[in-house]
Amino acid sequence: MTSKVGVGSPSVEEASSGGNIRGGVPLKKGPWTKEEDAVLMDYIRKHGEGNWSAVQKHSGLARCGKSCRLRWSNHLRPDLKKGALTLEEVRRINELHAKIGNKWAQIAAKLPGRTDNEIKNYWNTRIKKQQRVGLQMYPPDICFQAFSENKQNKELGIFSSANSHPDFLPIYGFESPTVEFKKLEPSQQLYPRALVNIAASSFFDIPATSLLAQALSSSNTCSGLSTMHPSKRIRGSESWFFGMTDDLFQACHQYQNNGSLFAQSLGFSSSYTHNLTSDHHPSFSGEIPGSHAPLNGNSSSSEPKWAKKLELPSLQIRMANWGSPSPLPSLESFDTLIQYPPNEHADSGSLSPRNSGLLDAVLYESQTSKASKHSSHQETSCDVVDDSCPDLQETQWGTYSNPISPLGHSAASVLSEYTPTEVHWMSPPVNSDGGW
DNA sequence: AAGTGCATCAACCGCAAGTCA
DNA sequence: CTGACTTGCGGTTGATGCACT
Repeated sequence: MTSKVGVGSPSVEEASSGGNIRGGVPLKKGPWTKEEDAVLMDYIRKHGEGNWSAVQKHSGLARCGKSCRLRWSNHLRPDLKKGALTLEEVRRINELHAKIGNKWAQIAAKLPGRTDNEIKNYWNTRIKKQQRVGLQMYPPDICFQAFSENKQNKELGIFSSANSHPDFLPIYGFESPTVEFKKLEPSQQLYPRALVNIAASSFFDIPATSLLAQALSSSNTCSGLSTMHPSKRIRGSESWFFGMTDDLFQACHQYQNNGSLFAQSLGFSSSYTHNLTSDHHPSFSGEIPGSHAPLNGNSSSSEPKWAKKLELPSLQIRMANWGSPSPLPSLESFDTLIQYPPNEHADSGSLSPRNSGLLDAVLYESQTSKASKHSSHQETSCDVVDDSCPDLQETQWGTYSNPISPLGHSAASVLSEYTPTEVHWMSPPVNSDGGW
């Protein structure tokens, strides 16, 4: 960000006024100038890295050793990798963060050429903002990975840091859709719903260009379930459709010639089918079964407020316009499809477990299930887009009194007891290094 | 075109651990 | 053993640029 560094800018000079005094010379603060960089690089070239207090004393720079070290390690080091994080790096960051938490230096150590500051900034801006809007922090497979490791560690009597990591704890403020768990059949065709889930996923914020390239080349698919409220969608997020990998495109291809099946899989009435295979953005005349929100595409008056902002991110546009003779359903249609109806809980800010991310929904289901073992099994059969089980929601709500996600003691059992079917975590077998 | 809000990132601050005399 | 000093880390802040209205 050298452009931001104004050489000899007044602000920089002013910044020195409050700094420490070095032998009567006030230490400078604020952005580094090119001249300062040159002096520092020259000094390190001659004397090597380290002994930063000596750098301060002997280089002639009016900078504290700390500042010199930071400047060197974050910007001047020759082995630094410039440019945006790659998809692989992002994946690695998520994976490592799921395991060790905010240990930026340790994470950076495993990403050659990247600095802790860079990773920290990345996490704080792109990832945590997703947490703010109610998305889960990690891709599902990484959650699973962390959990399975946790389980293993637990069996070995090792306490994983991921257990207590705050980012695995509940994220309040949004409602997780009700999910149904039953045994997952491997042969089951999961793509359509997964497609919706993927459309709702936004785990990373990656430049659309690299994303697009990765989407074409990746053989792994990541899906998840978004609980992001449409009105709070990240403005201009290019990553919104992250996860649109070739598996997904295959799924689209598989379904694009069978709109009826596709629509059924999505749970829409046939009136929607036509739109799925048309060039145009769909105008809904049907409604989502179980949803009380009518989907009327032509009326702003009938349009729910939460559906107002449905801009198609640039990436979606590009993907939607992918040169296919038989166009896929507009991705905007997926955008629309996954809009959940507004819920009275959504803005309540209540400390509900359902307000958290997917992970917590799983845990919540586990807890409530145990608490209500005698209740009917069908009680839990609410669909992702189905909010028609108010009784269940409310009763389970009451049983969940602990606002802290019980990962430490129940995650393993949760995963052993339940396999999501409605929330299809479509990760194919994770590759050897945990890729997704 | 101007104003406003948001995203990004460099840099600072405080604290803790390590080292050494 | 202790205190001073150094180094490293993580959290936070502030400046800047961009997008949106």
